[in-house]
Amino acid sequence: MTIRKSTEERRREIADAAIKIIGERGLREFTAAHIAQEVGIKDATIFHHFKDMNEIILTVFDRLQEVLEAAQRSNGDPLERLERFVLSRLHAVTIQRGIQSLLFSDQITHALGTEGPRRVAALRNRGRDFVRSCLREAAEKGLLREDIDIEGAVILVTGTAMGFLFAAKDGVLPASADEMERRCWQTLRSALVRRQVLS
Amino acid sequence: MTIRKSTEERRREIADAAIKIIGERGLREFTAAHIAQEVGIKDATIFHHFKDMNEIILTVFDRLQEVLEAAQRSNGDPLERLERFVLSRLHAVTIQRGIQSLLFSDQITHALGTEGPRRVAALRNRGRDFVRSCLREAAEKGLLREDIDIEGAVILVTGTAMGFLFAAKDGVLPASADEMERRCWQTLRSALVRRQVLS
Amino acid sequence: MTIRKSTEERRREIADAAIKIIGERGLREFTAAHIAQEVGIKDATIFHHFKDMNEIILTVFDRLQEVLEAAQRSNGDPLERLERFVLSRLHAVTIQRGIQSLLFSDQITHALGTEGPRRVAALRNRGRDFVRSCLREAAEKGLLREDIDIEGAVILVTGTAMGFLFAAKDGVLPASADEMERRCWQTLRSALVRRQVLS
Amino acid sequence: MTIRKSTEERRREIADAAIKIIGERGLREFTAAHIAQEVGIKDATIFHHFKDMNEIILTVFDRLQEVLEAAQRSNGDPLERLERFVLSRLHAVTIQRGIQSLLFSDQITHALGTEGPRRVAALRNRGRDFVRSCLREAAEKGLLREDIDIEGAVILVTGTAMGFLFAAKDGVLPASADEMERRCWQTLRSALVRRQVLS
DNA sequence: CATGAATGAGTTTTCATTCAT
DNA sequence: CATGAATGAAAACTCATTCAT
Repeated sequence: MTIRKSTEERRREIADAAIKIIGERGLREFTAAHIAQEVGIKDATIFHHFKDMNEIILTVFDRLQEVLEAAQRSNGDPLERLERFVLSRLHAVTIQRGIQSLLFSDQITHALGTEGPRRVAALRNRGRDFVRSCLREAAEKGLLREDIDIEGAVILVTGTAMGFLFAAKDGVLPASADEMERRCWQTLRSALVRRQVLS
Repeated sequence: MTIRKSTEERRREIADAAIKIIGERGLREFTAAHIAQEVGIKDATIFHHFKDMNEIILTVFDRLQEVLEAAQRSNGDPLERLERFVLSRLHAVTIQRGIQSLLFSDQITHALGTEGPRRVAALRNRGRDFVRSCLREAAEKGLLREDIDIEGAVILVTGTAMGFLFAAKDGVLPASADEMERRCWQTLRSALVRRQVLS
Repeated sequence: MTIRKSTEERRREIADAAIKIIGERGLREFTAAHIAQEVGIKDATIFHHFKDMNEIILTVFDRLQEVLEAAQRSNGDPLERLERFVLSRLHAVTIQRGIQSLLFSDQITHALGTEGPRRVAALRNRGRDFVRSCLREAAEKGLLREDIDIEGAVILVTGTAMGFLFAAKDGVLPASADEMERRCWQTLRSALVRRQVLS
Repeated sequence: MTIRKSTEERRREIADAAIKIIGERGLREFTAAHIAQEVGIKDATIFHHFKDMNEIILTVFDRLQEVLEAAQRSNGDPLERLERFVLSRLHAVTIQRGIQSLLFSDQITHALGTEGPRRVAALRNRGRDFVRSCLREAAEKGLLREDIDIEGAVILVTGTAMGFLFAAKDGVLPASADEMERRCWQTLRSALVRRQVLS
């Protein structure tokens, strides 16, 4: 009955299972036994592929970072980049949504000692940096309203992304995801950009 | 060496310690042993004051609810109520900040099972409801820009509050808390309200 | 709300509660907390009246001994004494039945170390001695059948008493207790005594 | 130092140790730690082989049932079957004696709740049923004295078996086990069967 | 006499991890 | 590569018992 797979394949399966469990069932079920069950292998096998549980978490972080970077690697008009950033938070398919919610799970990270919290904070900061640079560029290009305070706007934008994610998680989006994406971004956009630009 | 205190006092101490630990060190350290150490008593004593760990969590939830409700019980101009709501997320003193971050810890499940996440989600929803009603009232009074989409704005406002909280948590506020409060609220406000109202 | 009673009264209440609990709910519930609850006092109060749990057990043993001795203190015709001995096992009212079943709860006693088992065994032996002496006397008086082996008969009689007790406990007496007493003793009696004596 | 054995072997060892401990040292010592020590493994290993303590108890019950059923599965002359039933109570080797004494330990409740006592009572009843059917058959065949009351005799026989067991346990058999078996059964037999049959 | 507070020593279990197969 | 067996360490309770009030 034993199915043998290459290490790479197994590592991916295990990391996926870990993400799924943390996302859906919470940290308390992030255990070797649960992950193994999800993958369909035995606990001991996990440690054949990962040194220890921390290595799994670290791998999950790497994955999170990839996902986030993809959303931030877009190019083009700064406002379009912002748009893509905000929408990526909602657009994400299940596993991506799960992984993104890790951004606000400072809890996981504590298993790693102080390094964990630092790493999630760093990831959040990369988001802020990205937003800040988009906004700066937009401001320089005269796209934003003059009275906009960049730092305040950074919080506004990143926060809106968070608000999105949690509203979706809580299942309280008052319309279809697509529809809400549009309305929400519209609100955010019209809040920041020059009137005439909107036309 | 044994210091004897009244049950009420101890219960408060224990709940405070629990909040502090969850906030600062994560759910993984939310254990009887850690809490006891924080309070300066022995593990067994905890169970003299609380039936089990769940009772502690429930108590913490009650406390969270109180804090949130206080922030939402304000009256007056809808915009002022919104302002107080947003600012309360940052203004909070250490223990309140710690407790508020629980709002985004869906992990608190423990033996509460699905009850835990459901309860946090419910608390988040109360926040959304509060914001929505403020916005509606403001809209009716003609205080908001006409093109504002209420549902989008709800996400904007609640999200901004989250953005605030996490920025503060991550220690990346680019100015003093007071200063940032002001700038951030200003941005949010000017994003939503009628131009002429601003003058 | 605190009701104060004399030590003697409380000791009796506590011992009664202990017997009741062991009899009805088993050793696993023979704890200070359960006993206290049964009596309607707090745990700590128990240790105001008894040095420790062992003292309670010892007291219970004393009580058991009293009950047993009463059944063995009867006088008269040896066969009548035997009859009373056997019947006492069934006749006992609730509390006595409960206490008698302790005779076969070697389990309690282990809390006392080796002394416990020795004590119950001793109590059982007193029963055997009593039966043996009755039988000897009956034999000397020519009341028993000649082929009766006294030692075998001792086991027969004491065993029947046990059989009685457990049948009653299991609620499988096929007739009223009184009726069964009679039939059972009749059987035992006719098994041991001379034919002509029966007439 | 670690000795590795197959699960089946370990399960047997653990169950045996459990029986031995309950039999010799009482329920109070029926703990994972004690059992593990007896087997020569660590506590945690027990839970590798048994889900929880209840599973151990249930296994012990199964074992008890097997032993009892073996003693009741004999065939042949009803009186011979009765003889084997009674003697099995004494003949048993250490572990069997230990297990049989569980029959009179209503204490085994643990988390089994009411289930435990009910199960022991059921086992006792099976014994009674067996004896009753032997006696009925013997009566129909005209082997018993006419004045024998079957229900009374059931108690007599099952009781004698109990008497046997406890006398052996208490170490007060006045002769060798074999010798006492013979004498005791003789007494019981002559008490029940027709005179002429004895010849 | 009665009790609330406190605790040391268990007790059952869970979990990550190691190792032999 | 995969897994069953084994375990140390921790976690959540429980319990008898002590002490101050």
